[in-house]
Amino acid sequence: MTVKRKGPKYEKIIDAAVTVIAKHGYHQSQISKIAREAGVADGTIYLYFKNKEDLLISLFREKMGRFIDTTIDEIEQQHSVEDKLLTLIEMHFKQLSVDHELAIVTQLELRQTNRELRAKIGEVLKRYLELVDSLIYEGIDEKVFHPDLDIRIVRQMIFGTIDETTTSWVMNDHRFDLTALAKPVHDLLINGFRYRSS
Amino acid sequence: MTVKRKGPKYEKIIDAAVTVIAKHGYHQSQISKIAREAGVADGTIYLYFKNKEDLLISLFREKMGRFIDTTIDEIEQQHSVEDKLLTLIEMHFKQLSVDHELAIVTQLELRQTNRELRAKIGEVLKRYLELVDSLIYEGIDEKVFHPDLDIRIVRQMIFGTIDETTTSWVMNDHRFDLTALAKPVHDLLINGFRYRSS
Amino acid sequence: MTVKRKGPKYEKIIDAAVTVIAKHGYHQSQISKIAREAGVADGTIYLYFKNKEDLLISLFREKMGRFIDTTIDEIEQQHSVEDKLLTLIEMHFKQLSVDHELAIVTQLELRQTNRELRAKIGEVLKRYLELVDSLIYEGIDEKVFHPDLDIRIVRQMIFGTIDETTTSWVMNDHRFDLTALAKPVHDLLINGFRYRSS
Amino acid sequence: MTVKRKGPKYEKIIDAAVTVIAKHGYHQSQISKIAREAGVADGTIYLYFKNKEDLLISLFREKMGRFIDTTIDEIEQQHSVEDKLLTLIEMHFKQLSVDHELAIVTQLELRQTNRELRAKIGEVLKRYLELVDSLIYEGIDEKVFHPDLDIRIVRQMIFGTIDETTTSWVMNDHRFDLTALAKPVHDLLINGFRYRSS
DNA sequence: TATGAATGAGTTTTCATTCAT
DNA sequence: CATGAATGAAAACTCATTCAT
Repeated sequence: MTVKRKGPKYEKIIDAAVTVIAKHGYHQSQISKIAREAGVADGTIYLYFKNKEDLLISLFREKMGRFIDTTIDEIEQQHSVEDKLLTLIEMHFKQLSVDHELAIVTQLELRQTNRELRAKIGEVLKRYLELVDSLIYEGIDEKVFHPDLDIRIVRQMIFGTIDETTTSWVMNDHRFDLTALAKPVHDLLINGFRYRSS
Repeated sequence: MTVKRKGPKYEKIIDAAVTVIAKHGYHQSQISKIAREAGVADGTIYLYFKNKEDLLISLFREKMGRFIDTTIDEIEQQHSVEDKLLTLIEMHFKQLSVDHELAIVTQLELRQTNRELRAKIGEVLKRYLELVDSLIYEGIDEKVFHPDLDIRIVRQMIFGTIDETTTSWVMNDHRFDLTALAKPVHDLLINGFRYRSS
Repeated sequence: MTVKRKGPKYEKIIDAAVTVIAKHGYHQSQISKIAREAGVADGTIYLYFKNKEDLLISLFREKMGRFIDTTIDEIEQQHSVEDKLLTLIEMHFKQLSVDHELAIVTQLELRQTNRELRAKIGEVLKRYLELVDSLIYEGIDEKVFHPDLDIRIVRQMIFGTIDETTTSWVMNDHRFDLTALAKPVHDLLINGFRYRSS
Repeated sequence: MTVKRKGPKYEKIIDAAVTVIAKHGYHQSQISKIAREAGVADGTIYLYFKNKEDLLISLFREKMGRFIDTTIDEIEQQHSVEDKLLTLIEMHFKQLSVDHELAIVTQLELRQTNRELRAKIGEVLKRYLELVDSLIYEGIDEKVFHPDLDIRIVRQMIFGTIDETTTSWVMNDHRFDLTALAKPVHDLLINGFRYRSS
């Protein structure tokens, strides 16, 4: 009835799910395939997760939770808001760069889920977007960012750009160096692409 | 064996698909439901489309083709590259604003499809991204945009921002005025969000 | 969504279900087995029945409906209430005697279903029990049956006796002649088993 | 390998099974649920019972054995065969009246089992039916019952009537007083429902 | 051209039972 | 004696596609 959310198998199953989904695609990732990859029986998955959807949400929550925690840790070590934003972008690119499987899963496969599941994924993302918002507020307070900014739009520009760039990297089979794009992306976001001759 | 890509039923089926998918969601849009909405028999759909995937791609191609054509027409009436970019954004927002069903389908539902289908959708989008690219080149040529820009990144920033904003509007049940965001988005893209006191 | 309740396959599937259930038992009567027996595909069953439970209820309703109709027709040709009761018992025994498969299904297998399904079966049986009741009332009116009878108890005695006898016959692999028991059962119900010497 | 059929946990598990089955129904009475109700581990049940079927049969055997023993004890204190039959009916109704859970289990839930299990239940019932038979023989010997009775039919009438009445009482949520029906049922069985004016 | 009845492959989840501790 | 984590077999149902009419 209730499920265990701890133990070595819990982690093992989530990692197996990432591997299988990255390799075979979301719609070809049957429970039995994930179980085989994890080295457990099909039924064992249901000792740790309520159902398949619960496994997918847990996957996203675990991975994204750690993702955000690490990002926050790094940002706190920066002083200027510009450096903080740069760190956010760098961490985003870096963390997905070192885990191609996870990148495939979050950028492509997990978006194929139904509205309901994506709504729950959206809740997890909320914390990340709030982090972005806090940076924007800080930039405005410190008079680094324009005081009249529409927070929502800025947030969508930052997230939309980072996300689109990452997806593009994944769809190009991780062929180029994603982390190298952090600086130019950061510069473009802050300064726009207008040519200022002076 | 081969299918007809013309005739009044061809259009009727595509429009029925948009309506059904917008209303019931991608995974609840069975061929039989679309056929009923279109007022034809299930089998008739296969006279006009090779299979379900072909119907979805055709849907996207037809709708997006018109979308891009109209956008290009409007852009050509502008002279400065800044106005052209503003027109691109305005047209994007405007065309989805007037067709809520289409917006739901392109922003949410059609993204739940498998990798293969999305690759084909990507091909259709290519023309749009090339249009964006041409604007960037033009801006650089005219010394309005910075000469050292990484075209790819700028393209992703423009498209990512527009797309994220539109998706956000759809997920908020079209509650706010999307077209009103064209100007601030345009301004942010070109000038960034840095505060220039002078 | 909605199902067809007519056509030759409708009957064929119901008869196949009776055969399969009688032969393999309720819990070994998978849809695929019934479909094979009926000479149709698994999916075809779902064109005629909402789900497996609906098939079982329909089976009982069709068979029992005909059973009751025939019984009523015969009873109406009798004049005295005693003959009517005898006819009821005779028809009950006769109709199950000629259809061993149906007898197995109604007496043994269909009783293994869950409470919900049996509640619906109970509704079908209601008509039969009301028929029994009407005979009791008639007997009392005509002063053939005792005026102080508790209708409910008498009904349970009649039905319980007939049902228990039939079940016993089925569990004995239909070895004895069930129809021959109609008269003695009828006599016992009406006169009891007291010895009246005079 | 072999199981223990004694000890406090043996009783506790059987009682837990009765409670769980009465409350949740046969098909929702998993071993784990029964174990929890009994306050033991799932595996412990297999120290006392060979398997789930063995538990159910043991349940029926224990409860029915006591039921029959008590009934025989009471009957032996009666002298006339009519009083003995009345006592049989009274004891049947009384013992199930005071244990609603057991009544639900024996009248409704345990009948949902497969043919095999019910065959074994039938064996347990045999002793009860033999008791009924002995009363019938006694009645005939003492010239209280008719000498030409077909024992088997009479037995089925007695048991069928009692059983049908009890089931009806359970399905009516024990709303009426079952024990009050012993006398009228007894009277009807012996005298039938014919009206004898004199 | 158009129909729509028929097909049948494919997957999540439950739960009795085991056995290492 | 007792535990409870792990096992893995088994089945109802959906729906894209076909094809005889």
